[in-house]
Amino acid sequence: MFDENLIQIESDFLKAIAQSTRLKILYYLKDGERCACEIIPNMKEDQSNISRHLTHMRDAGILESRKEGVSVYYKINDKRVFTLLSLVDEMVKAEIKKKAKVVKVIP
Amino acid sequence: MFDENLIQIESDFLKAIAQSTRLKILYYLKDGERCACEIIPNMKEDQSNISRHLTHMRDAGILESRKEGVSVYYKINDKRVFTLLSLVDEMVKAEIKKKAKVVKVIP
DNA sequence: CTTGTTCATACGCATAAATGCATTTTGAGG
DNA sequence: CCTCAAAATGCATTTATGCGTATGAACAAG
Repeated sequence: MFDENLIQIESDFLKAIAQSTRLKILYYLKDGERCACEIIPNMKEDQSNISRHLTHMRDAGILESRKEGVSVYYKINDKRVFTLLSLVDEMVKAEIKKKAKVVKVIP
Repeated sequence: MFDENLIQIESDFLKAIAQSTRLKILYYLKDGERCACEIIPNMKEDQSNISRHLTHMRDAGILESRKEGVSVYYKINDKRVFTLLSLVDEMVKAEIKKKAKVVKVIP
């Protein structure tokens, strides 16, 4: 019926994006490659936590990393991730609009 | 820096898609509206489980539901979900290809 | 070789998510 | 009213996720 294996991989891929801290990192990487040392101060979470999220996304194929001395630079692996993010943004905003209308009608 | 609230909503939206059983349901709904009674026998999971996943996706704005007698019909709310799924499919397959090449090179 | 910096990881904990089984609710039809 | 079928819910259990603290590994510079 379904390719269970592919479904699992797709699920893992989406899960790697579907988390608020990771989403923030992705948005931050919109302007291009960034060192972990630049990403970390930008977030309110702990260094270890950000590091884990970065590793997670790299393992999932969302990010690529490059080492330079003690620093590690991360960037988005596939530009289509941005298309995906825009798409989600559009859909979520459309949904918010829709719900706002319903609230207007009810009272 | 970021719209924390929007990020959270987008994260929830993506999480509602990023789960293997729910992904299977979405793929099953590609051909259009389906009754829960049609979806359930198609999956190996329990009826209660599928019911909860359907409710989850409806609440997240991914699905719409329509009641007809004792049956409940579900369909995808926003066609762009399919665009998103295709995009994920492409990216995942590209990543698989990439990794296959690396494996070829190493030995 | 020592020190300081950057990033990754092990450990432990807390919370969230997914699941199956049993039960309830809801509606159709005798 | 009774019964049957479909879907939702309560409950208990297991599994997965996310997190902070502390520690470790890699590298540069003195």
